[in-house]
Amino acid sequence: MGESYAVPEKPTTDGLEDRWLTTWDEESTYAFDRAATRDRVFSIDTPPPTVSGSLHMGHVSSYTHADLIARYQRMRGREVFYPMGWDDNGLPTERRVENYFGVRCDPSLPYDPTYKVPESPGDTKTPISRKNFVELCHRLTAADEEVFKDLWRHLGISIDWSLEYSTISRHAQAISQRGFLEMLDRGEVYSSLAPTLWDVDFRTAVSQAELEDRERPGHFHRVRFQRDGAEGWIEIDTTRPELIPSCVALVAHPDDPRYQPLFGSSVVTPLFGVAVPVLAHELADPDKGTGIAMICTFGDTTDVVWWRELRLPTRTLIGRDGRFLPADFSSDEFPSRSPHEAQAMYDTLQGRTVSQVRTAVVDALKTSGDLVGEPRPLTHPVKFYEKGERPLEIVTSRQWFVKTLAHQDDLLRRGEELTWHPDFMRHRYRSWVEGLNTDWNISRQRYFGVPLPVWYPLDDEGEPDFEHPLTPTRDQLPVDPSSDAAPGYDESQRGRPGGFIGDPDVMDTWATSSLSPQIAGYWGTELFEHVFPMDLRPQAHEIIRTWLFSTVVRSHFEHDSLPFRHALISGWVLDPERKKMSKSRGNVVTPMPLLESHGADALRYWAASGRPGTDMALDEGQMKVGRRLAIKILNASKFVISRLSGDVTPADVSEPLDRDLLAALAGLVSETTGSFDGFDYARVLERTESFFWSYCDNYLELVKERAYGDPHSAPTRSAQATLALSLSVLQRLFAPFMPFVSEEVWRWWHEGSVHRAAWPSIAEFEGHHEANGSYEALNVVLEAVRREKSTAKVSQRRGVSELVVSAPREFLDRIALGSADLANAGVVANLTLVESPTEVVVGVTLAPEA
RNA sequence: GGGCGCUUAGCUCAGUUGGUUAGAGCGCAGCCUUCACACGGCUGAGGUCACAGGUUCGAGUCCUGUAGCGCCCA
Repeated sequence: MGESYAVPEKPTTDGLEDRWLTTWDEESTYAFDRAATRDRVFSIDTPPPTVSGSLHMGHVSSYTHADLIARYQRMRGREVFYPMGWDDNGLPTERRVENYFGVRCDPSLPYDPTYKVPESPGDTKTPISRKNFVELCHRLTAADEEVFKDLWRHLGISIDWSLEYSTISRHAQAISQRGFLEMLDRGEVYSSLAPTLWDVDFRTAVSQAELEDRERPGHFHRVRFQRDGAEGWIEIDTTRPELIPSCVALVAHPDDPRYQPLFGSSVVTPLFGVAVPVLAHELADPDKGTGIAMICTFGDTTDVVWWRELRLPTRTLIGRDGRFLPADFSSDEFPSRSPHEAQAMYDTLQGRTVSQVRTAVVDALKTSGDLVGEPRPLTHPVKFYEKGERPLEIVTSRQWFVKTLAHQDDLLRRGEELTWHPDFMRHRYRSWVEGLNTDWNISRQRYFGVPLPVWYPLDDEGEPDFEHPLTPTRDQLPVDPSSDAAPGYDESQRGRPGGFIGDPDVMDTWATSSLSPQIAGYWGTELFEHVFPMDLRPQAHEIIRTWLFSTVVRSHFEHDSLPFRHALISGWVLDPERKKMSKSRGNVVTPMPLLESHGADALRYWAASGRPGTDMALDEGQMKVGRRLAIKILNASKFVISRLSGDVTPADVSEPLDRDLLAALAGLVSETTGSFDGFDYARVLERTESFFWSYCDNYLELVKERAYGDPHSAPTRSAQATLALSLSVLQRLFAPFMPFVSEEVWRWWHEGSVHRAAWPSIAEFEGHHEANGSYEALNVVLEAVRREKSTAKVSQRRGVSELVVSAPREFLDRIALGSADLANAGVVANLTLVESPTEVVVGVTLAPEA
């Protein structure tokens, strides 16, 4: 029988990847059975990576972790729904296209069907039409997606590629628009003209989830305001003196005795002469500066709260481009006491940037004497768009919001309902939801995204009626309101009084990717019922507040359920010095060269050592260890398989040592199965590897001689049966981690893929296992013999003339169960067992050199 | 300011409900060409488990506090 197996003379890891990738494609090893009902399915809500970002080792680690679970569940007999999506819509793609081709989108330009991109991007960005721009976005993301796909394939990620999707595809757009319309019908989204966080460079609104605080140097300026109708001044501290012309009030804490007498009185703004009231509000911090602050429309989010709660007027000055807008200081909006001076002052500021205006205003305050003392330097947190370079401003604009605030408690409960791996990651979610302070703004004033599927009717004056948006029917989706006419209207009515306009905005990319289960699972078809809610959401921890949160929101609204049962959160990959990898540090390591030099199994081995939620350092040493393990698996498999000479079954296992080895292996199987069920893949690998190494060093050495024996003798049959069963089990335990080498060695003696073989179970041992302690006891003595030979600096093949084991009776009994094997493995001529009440002592007398 | 995680050998990390003398790999040192494996194997040295208290017969493990590092939220 042994001869019939195709074991190569000299096993090698070379070429394994190409061979098995091809075979898996041909055999559709990872194809999902769409007919499988929900109870047989294990579904994975795979993260769609931002394809315009760079590939990094974090991808290798995180996607490997998910794949380990996928492969395990597949071997457990589940139909694994493992799709792959690409997040290609949105700002990252736009920015990459702008830089890559040297263009920018100007929606006012007409489409140029003959447009050709320049050979190399110039210094200034060429304006092109929206349609030309979007075409370039598609072109570049298609190329980027191939690069990502290539990496996943070579890593052995067991995706069913027929389930590939992208977030800008027509399918994803239709799902995304449908999701929006369903929310609109249920009143879960609304549009409103409101102060909104705004990036002046990207010229778009951003949501709370996209904010980040950055410590920035600034100055506290003490500025005096003349009291109105009374003597004296009130001094305030501000980091944003440029906003004095938009000041609408001063505010202090209601309990602050210093300012209580002033509440209800007025002051006049310096330089601009506008009278503003002095008001009380709890959010004013008595310990900050002078304890009284100016409220401007708008300097920060606290200003927005004050403005709303104190019902203050709006004096908007900062435009969408971050420059100061025109203002009329003789108007009701800016009621100056000295309009000519104010206007003269303001005319020097209009059209300039925030930082330019700040400098000019500070100079003017110095001249007028309204700046008290010198500006004091400080470092303070400033809100930025996470991808932005200048501080966010607050701009009043019309936006679409999802009502998250009204459902905060429900969303907190959803977080508790979810099983987190590791559990402590649930805190990230909870603190985020607890800290929500605005509804989720989903509209973006950008181009490469899913259009908001609404139009607005225009009245006789040509003014849009935002309260009564026009919507498409579901079967019309996807629509583009900027080129498709509103239902019931003709394209010629676009922009005309009595006609319509399309909403010009696109959705936030999270508004689409929050529907990844619906997109991948084809919401609305039977497939969706087979895969939803998903079993597993694997993802990185930095997108808990974006992707995970938003997916929970959508599923809660749409399906009144969690979108997935388990969240597997991966940590970061740090550089070998445990520093965070970043482009600015220049320490980013790209995966492909490592994949080529160490091999996929080796990279996966390294990745699998990273426990859920734990950051891990990039460690090429671990990859080399992984490669060595792969080679060991090849050689051990070759040895075992080539010794199998008969049709043995577990019923042939008769020798005590063999029964004990199988008992230990059965323990490994039940332990690793439990660990995998708890998503603790790292422990599975660690235990399996540790067992395997002892198996090679000790068990294979112990039974080597016996396995060579007469194929009809019971001891030999027992050895071969144990070798066959144990190797089969070990190969399958390794399969999720090292899919290439495991497939190679499995196919030497099996038809079909190891990746569709059954995960090992205790039942396979058919009761032919029995813990009797012989394996461990024999290992102790065998190791002592090796130690003696190593210390004596002789070959391990050197004979032992006398081996004396002194030990308690129980230990000697265990040795006796396998003394012949021990003698063979240690090349022992005479073995003597001496009962001794104390510890185990092994006496070795080496034979003379042969 | 609130919260979470981490701190164990030179390095990277295990250590499951508290239980003999704290483990692995890498690296280091020594040895072995051995008929599965030199893209190897064997053997060895190496730790006051961050610090200070406490609970306990017994603490790397539980409790309290401190420090350092990292992160989340405000």
